Amino acid sequence: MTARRGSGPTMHDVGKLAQVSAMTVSRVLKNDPGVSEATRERVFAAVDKLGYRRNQTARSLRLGGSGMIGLVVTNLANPFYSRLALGVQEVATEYGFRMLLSNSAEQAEREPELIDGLVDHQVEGLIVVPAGSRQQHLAAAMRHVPVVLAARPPAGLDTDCVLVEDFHGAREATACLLAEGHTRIAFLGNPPALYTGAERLRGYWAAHEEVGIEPDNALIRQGLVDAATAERATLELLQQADRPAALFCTNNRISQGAIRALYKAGITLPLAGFDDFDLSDVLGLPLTLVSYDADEIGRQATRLLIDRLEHRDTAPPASRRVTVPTRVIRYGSHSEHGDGPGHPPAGA
Amino acid sequence: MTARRGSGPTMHDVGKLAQVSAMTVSRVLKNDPGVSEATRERVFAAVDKLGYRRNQTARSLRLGGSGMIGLVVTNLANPFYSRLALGVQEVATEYGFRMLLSNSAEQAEREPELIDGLVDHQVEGLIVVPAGSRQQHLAAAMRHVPVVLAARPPAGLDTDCVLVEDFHGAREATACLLAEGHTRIAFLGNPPALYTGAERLRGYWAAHEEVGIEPDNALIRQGLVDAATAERATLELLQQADRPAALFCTNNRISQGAIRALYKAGITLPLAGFDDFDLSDVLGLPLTLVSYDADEIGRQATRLLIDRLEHRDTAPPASRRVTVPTRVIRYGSHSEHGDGPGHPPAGA
DNA sequence: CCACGATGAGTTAACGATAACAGTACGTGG
DNA sequence: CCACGTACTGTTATCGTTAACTCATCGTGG
Repeated sequence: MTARRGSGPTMHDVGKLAQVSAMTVSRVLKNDPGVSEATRERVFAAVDKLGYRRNQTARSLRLGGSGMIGLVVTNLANPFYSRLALGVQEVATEYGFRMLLSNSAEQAEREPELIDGLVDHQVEGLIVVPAGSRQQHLAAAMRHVPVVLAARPPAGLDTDCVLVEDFHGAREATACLLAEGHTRIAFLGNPPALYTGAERLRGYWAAHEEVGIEPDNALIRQGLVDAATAERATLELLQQADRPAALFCTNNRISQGAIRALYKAGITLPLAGFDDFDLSDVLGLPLTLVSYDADEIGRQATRLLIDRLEHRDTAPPASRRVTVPTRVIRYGSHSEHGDGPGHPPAGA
Repeated sequence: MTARRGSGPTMHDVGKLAQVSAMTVSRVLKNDPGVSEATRERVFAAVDKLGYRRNQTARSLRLGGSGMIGLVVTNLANPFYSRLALGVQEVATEYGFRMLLSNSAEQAEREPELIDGLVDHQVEGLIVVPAGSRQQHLAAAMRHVPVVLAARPPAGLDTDCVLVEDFHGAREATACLLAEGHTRIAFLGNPPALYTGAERLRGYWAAHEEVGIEPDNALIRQGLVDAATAERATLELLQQADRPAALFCTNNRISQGAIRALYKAGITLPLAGFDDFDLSDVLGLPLTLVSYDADEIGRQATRLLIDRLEHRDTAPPASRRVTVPTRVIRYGSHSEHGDGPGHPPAGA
């Protein structure tokens, strides 16, 4: 039953069966008005009988435009990026586009070939979460199709992007901890070379300055890349003589590593961090999380992209920068602070 | 800078610049031996200068085979499916295929059009996690390309599939709880119309029979579709006069809902369930989780598919069924059982 | 000195669909 | 009765690439 290479029937085959030319078949399928009802029915019957489907590849070639947009994310296993992908797909579908997805696995060196591959497949536009700080290959891609960056801004590139309120969110969450009287807040961050890492550190720092406190450099750990490295860094901090009174984590994986370290050490500390995550509400820890809608980043990025596609001819407006808002969510009791067994279940 | 519709330079343009025909450009890019070194260099120079990239759409049309495979999942936001997608991508890339991804959002009625769309885009094969029990549309797709099912078996279809050891895993996890002396184990399951729901219930039941216990029907809740419905069902069970002594959940979302209910009720019960999830190890609950490698499902499915693609011509072997093994993981203390505050931190 | 193979490069046609153009058949009004 | 519009359908050429074929040039051996 499985068709062989080069696959199924063509319009010509359908036409032969319906005793018309391929052109008439094309017209029927395009809902062109100038076809008699009798012919139309014969064609549809033939289409059904043969299980015919239009060859989108041939249409793309003839009509220009593949109906596909490319998405490159750094780590699809992270719920953040899978939600972003869903947002992209949602809007893309709405406008009749399909999504070709690549995962760079956070390996910046693989990104250029992924992008070239997508361009080769004639995607009409690209949405990219850039893995590294070098973005020269993106400039190359922009010679072919419009590119929108997500979650990280362009570096030396003139293109649209969608960002989170990194600075503001970090500042606000840190301020919450400071307002509760915690002055020794450790900072657990991803590599500062990444925009989000740098911005969120800036927010952490700004919150301290606003209350006239200078952060202790001994409490700042950067360059953490996953939950495991974050866990190790946290354990080190906890074993220091002058232990931090609270933690600030720049993303969900780092928060999870820190939480694991706290759990293993049998210590409860207030923790603030970027990204909400599953079950954060049932940990019984005093959490202050900067939450935002990852889907929305994908949706906005796709809208920016499609807007450019629909105005290909007109002079492109200046590159735009859209920001997705954050809001702070708090879980667990925030009255107590210091050590002690955690997980006080809320009232039944 | 952004190119207009119909986009970039063609082989003809490259040829003009390099003072050769398009055919020679094609030969150079294909690494055909019969081209002089001088010509080869001129062509490469022209390619670089123009930023030329081969049009994969035109190649697909000419050569047959788009180099793409389609993946349809039910919910990309579930880490299970995003990992599955990563597994697909990994093997697909290895064999030079790209992945066109669609998300059915668990709406079975949308699935046919998603699949048709992928077929239209000339995917060479499909990997599908079917959303519903009706699979007639898959038979239609199989007229065009080979189809491999993932996580759920074919119903009235002759095609390859990759499954998890649903029955075995459920039986084993339930048996763990029973071995500890819990006899009243609640069952919280997804709709029984789904294969996984039915199989896992069967495993739960079989484990009871093996120790000569008949499950109490009053403790069985099926048809749960997400964490919220699972949470409500669990709260109901907990308020029953004859409360369950342990819980069995058929997937990660249901486990999470149940855990949320336990937390809100201030009750700790042993919980068994399918799928491991982030932070399961730090909840301090006695958990018995059936874990397996979702990536591996994707990898195996892709291998089955590509195997068929590479043997398109030869008589297809009978449809194959591959099973991915499960293993039971246990977290938290399993000595105590009954009520009481949870989260006893492990030693530092 | 010429036939012939090797070498390098161009021409033609086709993949499948479709825009643009070109009929053909019919009816209507002058 | 014929010019002309209307309704329907067929032909041709094209999108960008490439398999298969053709063609020109050069060197070599009989």
